[in-house]
Amino acid sequence: MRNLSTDLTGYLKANEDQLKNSIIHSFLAIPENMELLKQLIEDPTDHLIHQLDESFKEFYFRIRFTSYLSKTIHFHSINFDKRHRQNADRFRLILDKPLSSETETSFLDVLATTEFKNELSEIEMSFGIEDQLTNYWLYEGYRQLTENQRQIISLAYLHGLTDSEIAHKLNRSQQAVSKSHARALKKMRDFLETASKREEHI
DNA sequence: ACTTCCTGCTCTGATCTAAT
DNA sequence: ATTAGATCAGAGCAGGAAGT
Repeated sequence: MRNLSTDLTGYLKANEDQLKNSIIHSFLAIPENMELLKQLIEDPTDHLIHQLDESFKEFYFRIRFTSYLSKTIHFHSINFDKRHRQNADRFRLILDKPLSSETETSFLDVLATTEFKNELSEIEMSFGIEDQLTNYWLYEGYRQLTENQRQIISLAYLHGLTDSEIAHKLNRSQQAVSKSHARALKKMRDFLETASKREEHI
């Protein structure tokens, strides 16, 4: 009778380099797989070769799948954090400010309720962007815009639409909306600068 | 006729986002 | 971390309307 452990030791020694591979190393660290290898060395039948092959394929798939999931979770959390910081920086909110002059309900009050979206859109629709402009010069600046520019500013800042969405709504190209949007902002900015200089002289 | 303003278009590069 | 696709924004040009 042959000494199996001596044969296995010989096999492991002969294939020392391949066994340094971390995946093969972890594969053989599982007792069932090592047992399968022992049996194969003792009796190298097609059936055992196939069995070991399948076992390794399954093991390798699990390794890759786990690694993929791990990377996805890792990078997703990084991206989520990036987006969160970016949004927090862009949209600084005063949570306890009333949503409108007619109500004492604050953004914070309705934030967690399921009715929030409907309630907010109803409030948004109940007045135009002029009602939102509390700064006199900003209001006057807005009034300098053409009808088309006002419409774009209103859709962008009151209803939160992107340039593409506005373009689709107004049946124009995204670039045309972008340009009108930029011109409107420039006009308001110029108006405000002139107004602030005027105020300094008073 | 000329000028100014507004608007639209294409092209192109920059930036952002989502997927791997 | 990398990459492909989506989105944004600026430059340059052209046409129409209104005022001088």
